[in-house]
This record gives sequence, C-alpha cells and structure tokens, in this order.
Amino acid sequence: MKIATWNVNSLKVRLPHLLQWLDTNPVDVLCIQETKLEDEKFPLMEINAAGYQVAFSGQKTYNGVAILSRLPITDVVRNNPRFEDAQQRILAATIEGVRFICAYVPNGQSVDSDKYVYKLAWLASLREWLAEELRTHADQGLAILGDYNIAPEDRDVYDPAGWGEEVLCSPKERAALTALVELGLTDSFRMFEQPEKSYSWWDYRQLGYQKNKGLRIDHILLSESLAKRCSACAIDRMPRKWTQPSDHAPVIATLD
DNA sequence: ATGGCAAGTGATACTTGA
Repeated sequence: MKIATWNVNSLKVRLPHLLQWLDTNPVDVLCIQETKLEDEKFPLMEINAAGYQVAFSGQKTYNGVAILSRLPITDVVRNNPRFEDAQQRILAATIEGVRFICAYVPNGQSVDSDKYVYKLAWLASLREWLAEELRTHADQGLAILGDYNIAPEDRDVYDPAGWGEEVLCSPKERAALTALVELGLTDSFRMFEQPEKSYSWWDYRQLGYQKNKGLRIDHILLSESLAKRCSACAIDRMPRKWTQPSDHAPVIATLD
C-alpha cells in the first residue's frame, strides 16, 4: 500500500497537476491540504474518473483537506472533536482497516502573533485526541499525514542560523511535534537513509526551489504497527519543477 | 534591511501563506 501527502495550494489551480501526478504515481491513499474550495465546488467527478474515491472538508478561500483513495473509505470524521474550529484542517477516515488522518496544521504566522497561540493550542488538542485514536486503532494502525508547518530539526532547514527560532522552527513548535511522536509515532522519512538537504517546501520567491532553499515541513507519522510495515519513504520533487507548481512537494511512504 | 512570489477575493489593494 502506497500512501502520500501533498499540500496542493489551491485544488482549483492544481487539479491538472494532481491528476497528472496520480497518473504516474497511482498511490492507494493521498491526503491533500489547502484545497481552498467550498464542498460544492470540489472536483468530485474528475477525481472519481481518475479512479479515486474521496472524502473532503473544505471552506472558502482558506484551508480545506481531502483524502483520496483507490479503496473504500469509511468512518469519515471532520475536525478534531475535542477542538472547536471554524477552520477546516482535519479529516479522518478508515481505509483497509487503517485509520488515516489528513492534517493541515496552522502556519502560526510569527511567534508573537495570535495565530501562533492558536497553532500551539491546536497542536496540544490534537495530541489529546490522537492519544485516544491511537488506543482505538492500535491493532490495524494509524497514519497521520499532512502539512505540519514544523521543521523537526535543523537538518530540515536550509539555513538554520537564518531561521533561528522563527515560526516553523521555534522550540515550542518542535516540542509540540515531539509530543505527538512520543505518543508512539514514527517520522517515516527518517526511518531510511535520505539525501542531505531534503525538503518538502520551497519559497516561491528568490528562486527558492532552484537554490534548494527549503524546509521539510510535510510529514507522514506512523503508529507502531504501521512503522513495522513501512519499507520506504521519499519526497517527490518532480511536480515542484512543473509550470505553476504548488510550493510543496508530495511525500510518499510504502507499507508492505 | 527589505521585499521578493502566488492564490483568493473581487474588481483594489489587501490578506495569508511559510
């Protein structure tokens, strides 16, 4: 089973890229973020025609998440039931017995902003809910895939000194991510040897991609039973090279 | 040091992203 996550930065703009990518990468499950579409505008027909069922939870202009699957999807839940949130950032579903959570973690804007406070509260509540979900799904496993908006370590940042303790790299955010991992999750990317300077997002400005000025902020975290099944994880930089790309690249993991 | 770029909204300059 191949599973993947991709922040598409507007599904309206990126639908052709999504379909093209799935054509050459027919993963079984794909979690997407930042669809930026109300549910009535979701391109259901096009995605169905590509061979995927899909659950989605969107809103106008901002946020929005979806889970695409070649296999039947059941038990869809929108949002963290413990966290009252007008923003559509979480979608959970069961596929082949595995619990999948698609997450678009708040950006946080800057460490002195209200959005940063919201981000930390959001993550703390996610941890509480995940602890419960992990117990419920201990046997067949749980995978939480998405845009975490957190670079876990300095090696996940192109210029750690320059970024310092700015948002996406701050100690409190990293501690919040560590607290998720300590529930019994594994960053699938770091289970394997990887190229140095591996990133999943590059700034549109200043030739960020061409200069590989990026961050690794998109992650696939696996519960214990799924980590045992995981035989590969990689970032696919290809679609970041296409014309009018998303600023994020997909991350793919293989479960045996 | 600052702003650079992209997308959405709505028709203009703005907000947000990371």
